[in-house]
Amino acid sequence: MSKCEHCIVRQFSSLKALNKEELLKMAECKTSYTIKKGEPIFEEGEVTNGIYCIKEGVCKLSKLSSNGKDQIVKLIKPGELLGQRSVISDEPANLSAVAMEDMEVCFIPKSEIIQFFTQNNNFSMNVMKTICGDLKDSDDHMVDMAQKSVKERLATTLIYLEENFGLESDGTLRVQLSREELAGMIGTATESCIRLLSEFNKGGWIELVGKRIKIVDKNKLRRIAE
Amino acid sequence: MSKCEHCIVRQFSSLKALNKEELLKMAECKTSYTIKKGEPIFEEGEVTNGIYCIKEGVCKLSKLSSNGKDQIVKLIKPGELLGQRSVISDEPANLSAVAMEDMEVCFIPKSEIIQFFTQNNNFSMNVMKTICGDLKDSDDHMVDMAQKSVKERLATTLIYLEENFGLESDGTLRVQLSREELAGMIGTATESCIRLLSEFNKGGWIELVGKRIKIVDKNKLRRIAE
DNA sequence: ATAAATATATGATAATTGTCATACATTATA
DNA sequence: TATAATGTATGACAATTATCATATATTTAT
Repeated sequence: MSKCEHCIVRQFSSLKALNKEELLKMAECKTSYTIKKGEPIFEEGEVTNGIYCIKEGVCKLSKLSSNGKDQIVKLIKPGELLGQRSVISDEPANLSAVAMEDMEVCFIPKSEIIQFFTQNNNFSMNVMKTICGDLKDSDDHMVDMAQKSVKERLATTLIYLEENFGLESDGTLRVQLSREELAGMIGTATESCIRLLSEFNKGGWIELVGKRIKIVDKNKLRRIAE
Repeated sequence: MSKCEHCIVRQFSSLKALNKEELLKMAECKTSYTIKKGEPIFEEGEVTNGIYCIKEGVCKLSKLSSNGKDQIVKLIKPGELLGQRSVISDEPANLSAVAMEDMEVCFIPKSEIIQFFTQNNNFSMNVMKTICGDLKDSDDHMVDMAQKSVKERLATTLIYLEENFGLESDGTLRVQLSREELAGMIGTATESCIRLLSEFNKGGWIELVGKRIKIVDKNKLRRIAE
């Protein structure tokens, strides 16, 4: 059993507020998992009974729409926590979490989290602030979906991916999304997404390296995104 | 100065967790306002320094999109609190709040709220649950905006308005939205909204009574909304 | 009460986006 | 390594939605 004390990603989440004693307690009750690319961590509607701390790998949070398409609500990277809302609301997961790369995650049981909540005010304040940040992001995202064109949303999303998940050594976006997934992020048909990528490519704002994407003219994208 | 103790709307929000003593304290530091239809309670980007408890009247929470249109994110009714996110995140308001009817609201200073937070665990848990509920709503709303057609969104919104804000004695929707505001809720051009209302009217699913709207065939609307 | 301003309604048309078909490339599997 | 399955790409076309023009109704201000 690895020690939470020595885990670096802890510093990036609300868990940074936990003291040595609490970390030892957590190390004892946590479970570590390896999750393969494409596998779910949990699914929409599932009772989760705890939170997940992402140690390695990126995953997508998505929701199945009534039209049968998967809308990707956000991407989660190492250091972030998953499933806090469900624990607090005492409700099943509202979103599915699926690994986009091989992942390492730790599961911390609900009972433990609830204890930290009541014991450690700093921790609960951190969680609250995170959720408030998520709410702001979600509201903003919603406005973009309602008011921006697909082209604007694609440009917005490409910039978001670069700024939040970085680049490979060859300059392409580090997170590897299929065209279908990218379409699921911007909320459009896969073909429309591909067509716009071609258009951006022809215009010279991006470069398509196989299925990878390189941003060539970020300022142009910014202007398209508004 | 009216007594918070005797205020009924308190029962509908996180404030129900406050005890007699806390309510007396709150009554002393709160400020009551009357806000006329069309006037703002606060604007996007404004530092609010407290929360608002809605005693009477409905208001809209909206955000100005980069295309110049106002997207209505949600409607707030008596008993709900406003500005909790900003207080917790210690950030300016992300949304504007504008009265859609004449309103009565009470302002409770941030310092007071923070105190209740640290003193009263039930209260802070209630606030957290409310914000978690808002986050779920916002995520769901976002998926609808991304995946549903304008027609589906209009049907969804009409049902939402009926179920959450009720009807006048003549059977029309109680909240009086202009066509522009309704378009701002569903995220479309005002003309498109009007055109679809006409279509629904001709189809016999709704009836247009002047600028008021009466739902005639809710099941049909439900089927359109999916 | 009347004029001006604003809101609602509808037509005409253009732009955007989705759907279906098909071709080609890449990846997985026998 | 052949074959199937899947992912990417593009054309053709249809459906949806936005924009602009204009008419009419309603509200506001003088």
